[in-house]
Amino acid sequence: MKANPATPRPSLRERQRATVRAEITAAAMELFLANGFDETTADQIAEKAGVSRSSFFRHFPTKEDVVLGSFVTAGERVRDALQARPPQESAWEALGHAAALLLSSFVDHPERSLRASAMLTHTPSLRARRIEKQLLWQELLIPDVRARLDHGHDTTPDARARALVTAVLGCADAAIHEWARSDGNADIHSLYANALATVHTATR
Amino acid sequence: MKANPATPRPSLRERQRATVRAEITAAAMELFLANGFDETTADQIAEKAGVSRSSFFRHFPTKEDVVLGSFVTAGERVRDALQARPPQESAWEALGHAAALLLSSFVDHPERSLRASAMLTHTPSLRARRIEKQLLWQELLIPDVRARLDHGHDTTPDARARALVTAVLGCADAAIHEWARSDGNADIHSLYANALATVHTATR
DNA sequence: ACCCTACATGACACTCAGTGTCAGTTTGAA
DNA sequence: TTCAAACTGACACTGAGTGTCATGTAGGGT
Repeated sequence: MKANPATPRPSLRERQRATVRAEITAAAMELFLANGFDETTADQIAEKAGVSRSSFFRHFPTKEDVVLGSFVTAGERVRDALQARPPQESAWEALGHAAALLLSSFVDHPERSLRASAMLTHTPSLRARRIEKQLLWQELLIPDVRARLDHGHDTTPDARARALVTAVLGCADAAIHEWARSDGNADIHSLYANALATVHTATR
Repeated sequence: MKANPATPRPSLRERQRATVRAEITAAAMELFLANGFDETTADQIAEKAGVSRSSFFRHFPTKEDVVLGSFVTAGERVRDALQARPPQESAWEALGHAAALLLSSFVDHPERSLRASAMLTHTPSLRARRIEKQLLWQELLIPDVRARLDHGHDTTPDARARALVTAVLGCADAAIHEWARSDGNADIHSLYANALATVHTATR
C-alpha cells in the first residue's frame, strides 16, 4: 500500500529512479545492438551506465527485462482498450480492435522496432521471456472476453475465452513476424487484417 | 551423414546412450517432483543417476530439456498426422484433428500428466522453454497448412498460415490448462472441442 | 587376436547470471 | 535537527552452462 494510486507523488526519489532506469536501458541497448545480447555481460552494462552491478540488478531483475520492459505495460494498455470497446460488440471484434494497439509502436518507430525484432528473433532467452510475459498478461483479458461470450452469465469456462484471446494475439504476432521478415516494407495492418480474416473464414 | 536413415543401426552404443538418458530422466523426475525443479541441482541429478555432472550436460543441454524431451517429438508427430489427413480437408479441420494428438498422453497417463503439468505451471523457466519449443515446431506445420489454404498456388503469405496454426494449438493449450485446473476430472476432448467451437462461432 | 579410430566419460577450471548480506549514504517527513 | 525508509556499492556465494584434457571403451578392419 505504499504507492497509493490516489496519491499524486512523482517526487524526487521516483524521478531519480526513472532516470537511472532510462540510463541503464540506453546503455544496455547500445551494447546489445552492437555486440549481441548474450555477448553483453551485466558488468559491461553497469559500467557503461555508471552504476554498480548490484544496482543494475536492483533496477532490472534480469537482463531480459531491460529489453522487455515495454512489453509489460502493453498488456494493461490492451486490456484498457478492450474494456473501452462498446459492450454490445462481439468478443472477436472487440479483441481484434484492442489488439491492433500492439502494432502501433512498429508503425511509429520502424527502424528501432526492426532492430529490436531482429535481436529478439535471434536470442532464444529473449524469445522465451517475451512469450512468458505475454502469456501472463493474456490473463488480464480473460474476464472481459468471458463477459462478452456469455453476456454476463458467468458460465463460460475459461478455456473458451483463453482460446479466443490466443487466436487473436496469434494473429498480431504473425503479422509482426511477417512484417519484420519483409524488412518493414509490408503494411503491418494489412497483414494483421489478413491473418484475422484467415482465421475467420477458415473456421467458416 | 553419419546417421543415415536408410541404415538400420540400433547398435549397442546407441542403446547404451538411450539407457543412460532414461536413467537420468528417471532420477531427475523423481527429484523434481519431490523437491521442485529450481531446488534440484544438476549435481544432485548426476549423483542419483550415477553419472558425472559433465555427462549429464552431455546428454541434456539444459535441465529443462530433461522435462521437455517429449515435447520435441510431439511436433513431428502432429506434422505427420496433419500430412496424413485427406488433402481435400480444410486447413482448419485437418489441423483440429491433427492437434488432438497432443491430448492423448493426458488421457493415457492422467496422474503423471497432472504432476508434470503442475510442475510446469509453477516453474517459469520451464513454461518459457516449453513455449519456445512449441513455437519452433509450429513452423513444421506451416507448409502443409499453406498448401491447404491456397490449394497449391504458393501465394498465401506465411502470416496467415501461422495465425491459423496458433489459433488451433491455442485451443489445445487452453483445453489442457483447463483440464489441469479441474484436477483431471473434466473431459479434455470436450474442452478442446468446446474451445475450437468458440473460435469457430466467435468469428461467425 | 590385434590395432586403431571414433566416441563416451570424469575431472577440472572457468565465465557469468542471479541472490543475499552488510555497512555507509541520501531523502523526506516529523 | 532527528530519524526511519530507501538507495547504494562492495563482497561473497550458489548454480548453470562451456570448454579442455587425459583416459577409457566399443566395434570395424586387418
